[in-house]
Amino acid sequence: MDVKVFAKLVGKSLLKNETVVAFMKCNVSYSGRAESVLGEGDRMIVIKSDNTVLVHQPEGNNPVNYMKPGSEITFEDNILHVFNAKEKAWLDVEMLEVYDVAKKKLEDGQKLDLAGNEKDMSDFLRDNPHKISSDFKPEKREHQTDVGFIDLFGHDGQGNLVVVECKRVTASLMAVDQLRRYVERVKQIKGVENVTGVLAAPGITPNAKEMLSSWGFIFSKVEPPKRLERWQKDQKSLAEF
Amino acid sequence: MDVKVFAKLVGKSLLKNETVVAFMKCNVSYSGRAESVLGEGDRMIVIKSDNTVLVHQPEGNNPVNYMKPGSEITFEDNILHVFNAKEKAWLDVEMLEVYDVAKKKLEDGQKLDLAGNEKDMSDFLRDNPHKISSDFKPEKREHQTDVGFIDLFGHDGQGNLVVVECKRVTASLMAVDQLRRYVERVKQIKGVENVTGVLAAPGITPNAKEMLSSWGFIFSKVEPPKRLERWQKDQKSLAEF
DNA sequence: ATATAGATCTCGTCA
DNA sequence: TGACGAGGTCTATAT
Repeated sequence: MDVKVFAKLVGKSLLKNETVVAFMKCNVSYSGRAESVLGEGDRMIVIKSDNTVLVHQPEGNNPVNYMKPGSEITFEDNILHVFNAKEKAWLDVEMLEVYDVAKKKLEDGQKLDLAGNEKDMSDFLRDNPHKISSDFKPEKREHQTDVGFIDLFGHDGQGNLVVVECKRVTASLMAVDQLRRYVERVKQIKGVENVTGVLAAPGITPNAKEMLSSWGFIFSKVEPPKRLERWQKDQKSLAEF
Repeated sequence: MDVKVFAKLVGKSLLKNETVVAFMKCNVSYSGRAESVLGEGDRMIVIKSDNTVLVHQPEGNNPVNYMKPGSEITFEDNILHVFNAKEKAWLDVEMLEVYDVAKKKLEDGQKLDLAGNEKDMSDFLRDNPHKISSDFKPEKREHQTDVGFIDLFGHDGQGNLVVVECKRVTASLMAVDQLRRYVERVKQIKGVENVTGVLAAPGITPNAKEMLSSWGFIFSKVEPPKRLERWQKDQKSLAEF
């Protein structure tokens, strides 16, 4: 397809809220929070109806270049200019040959329903405190407070305060850093010393475990729960690997 | 397009290393590290030549669902099954109507050249140590060693060891956590107490600054350098916003 | 394969 | 709007 024809097509499509995808040979350059150049090659360019632009190479999960929603899209000769004032960024696609184009106005009012995130995990632990310890009494599941963004907060049978940090994947050194910071904040704000730190996760790396122990904190092995029960059957068959 | 025709087209395209994109009305379900369902709506489905699968809604930067490279792609009636044994994950796309399809074998041997990342920043500080302090002497830019992944390590005129952590964006509490952990490791391993921690970043959040000070560490305002000098002119015009 | 940390991270949420 | 932390994070690198 002729590049000028493509430019007109994109202009019309954007007015009609269509999403456009094109296969083309191109050079790409970007400047914004960082800078990049990408030499001549074949890519898939996506222009969404919210003026998101994606540049995909033939392999890999992620776009090699992108511009966020709300960008301005213009054409100048064979250059596709994408500009985002808020991000102070621009992307230029030098179009050498447009192979094929497809477009469609997509009607989609649905939102993804996802289960198994960290919130599901701390909800589960609040309702099943024995997973932490036999005498753990949860008090609050909180997000932002003056003591930080603690996942789960409570106390034990001896009156010690307990701070629980949840991770849905193997806990790393950074998770221990985070727990340590929360425990120190609680000690500071509550003016007490007997605060127990608990890291709840399906696993922990060796160095993180060592650091956890050195701070007197406790690891609690907990799997992230899966709320969408209808998938349990399928999960079981997957577990047979 | 008929769904069965689409299935055959995809099968043939994958054999030819083509990338396929389709606009369709569909339901999507996923199970793997988490689980999700997405009700009926119009989406763009991308099947790359490395068997990456992306599901894009008409708005937003990121795919609403995806499967990593190396997945198995099969069809059963009007269901597109994507399965990844390594990830123990599957994705089902119930195809209700295929509106349009485009495909192309993309030839691309190029790699992105990107400037302004954290490595560029620590390289710059090694070559311009006065940006840290007048008497800073860099010794090593190291990645993994026995003292951790320290960005830049050196000493000052008084013989104090200096640990520099670089951040290309505003430094947060987590950056201070990281620096603190590195400084403590250096103290431990070198058996000395006089270790200075420096956080080099274009900015720092108020809480992070307070925590940094409380640990006796120093903030050094440094912008991430832009190595691709050909863009400096454009950067200047962008800076005029 | 695991561990570690960066990323043009993106995204949601809350003060 | 900034701050903070999660993410099906993903990706690169080193062990």
